[in-house]
Amino acid sequence: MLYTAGRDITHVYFPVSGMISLVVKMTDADDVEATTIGNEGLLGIAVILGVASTTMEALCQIAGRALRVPARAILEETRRTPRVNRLLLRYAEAMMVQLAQHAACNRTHSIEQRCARWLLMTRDRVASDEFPLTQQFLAQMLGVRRATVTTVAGALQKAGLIGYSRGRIRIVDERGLEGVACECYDVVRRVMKTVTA
Amino acid sequence: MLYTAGRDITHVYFPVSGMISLVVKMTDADDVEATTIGNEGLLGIAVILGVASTTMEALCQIAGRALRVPARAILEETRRTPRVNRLLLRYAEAMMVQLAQHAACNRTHSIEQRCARWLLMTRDRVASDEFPLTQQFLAQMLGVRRATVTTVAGALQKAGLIGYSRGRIRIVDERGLEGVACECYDVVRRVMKTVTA
DNA sequence: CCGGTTATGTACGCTGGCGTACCGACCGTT
DNA sequence: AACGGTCGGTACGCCAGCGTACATAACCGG
Repeated sequence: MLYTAGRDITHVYFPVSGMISLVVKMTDADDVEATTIGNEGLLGIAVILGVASTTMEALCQIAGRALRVPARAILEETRRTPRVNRLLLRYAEAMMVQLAQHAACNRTHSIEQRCARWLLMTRDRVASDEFPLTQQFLAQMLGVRRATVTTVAGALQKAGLIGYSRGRIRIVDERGLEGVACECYDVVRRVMKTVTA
Repeated sequence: MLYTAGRDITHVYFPVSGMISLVVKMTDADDVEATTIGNEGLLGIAVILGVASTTMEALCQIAGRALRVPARAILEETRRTPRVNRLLLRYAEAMMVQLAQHAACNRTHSIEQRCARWLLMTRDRVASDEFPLTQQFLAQMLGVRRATVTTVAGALQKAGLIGYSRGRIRIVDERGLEGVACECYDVVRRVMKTVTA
């Protein structure tokens, strides 16, 4: 747990490996993942936008290393180096697109599509075909029942796209999985590329 | 239609009245509204973040007046006036929270809840209890069938919360409607207040 | 007043995902 | 070797919302 909703942001994090989830707390339902952050971005963009506190929760979903920078330091750096400032602002815009896509995705795509998408994005971020992930966890991220994940994951496994075993998942056929995933995977990936370009 | 996906942004818009929808284009499904913009904000925040082109479509949903400012002019203004810059960046952050909330909302809340929320938000933005809105339109915004809207709207009308007649809707019992709406209404409203504060 | 057009109401069968529950498999511990 | 804990598989009834289709009602121009 990196950020708790409502607290001040003391540090921003630049993930090197692993993955962070941004989670919206709901009082009348289970929490929902709003987006994920990997080595392409940073956690704590609000600081750069001049907002000191978080509205969402941030969880370290898949363990990894990250550069932890004091909020004050990054702010000074943006003031000092226009290039850094521009880059971070561009990232903020990309984040908005990503969030919007996620909203649309949640409205229209099936669990199977979203599940495939999530796995692919995670794969890209941890830069490995295999990573630790229980179905319970995945269910929370997708905002569905654990049983539903079991069914969907079972189907993907039967189709030879992924492998599963007690908290470890392995992506076997990336291309095949891309076929199952919704377009949102490509959309988000492309947007993120324009930031680093 | 104010922005078309992929085009360059020539002007930003500060709505005075009326309402603008940000819409995510989907190739494999109907388009989905990602968020709405009213007099509390502006359309074209990407410009301030240093991105010249749009990823989403922007539609004028409910007719109204807006200040139309050339992209170059607003950029110069942010450079010249730090206060303006800070304000706009804070708005960008609020927008992100709003988008995230929308994503979560789409995942968890019922049509009835989201419908009530949408009506309330629109009411706030047009600053009037009555405004033009066909069920067809509302259905597109919520990303559901027109028939579903009819059912839900019928229920709300029967409960004495709203009034309907051929493309005009009237909010009768605001409080009651708030009771039906999901928490997202309050969350977003509160976040937007922190921007102007 | 008529006919076309737009907006709303309603019906019916279908299905994806839900809530809940139970069971078996595997795993580290004692 | 038995045991409690975690993880995954499966079942069953349920319901919100879907796709489709058709019917009514209000409005508008001629």
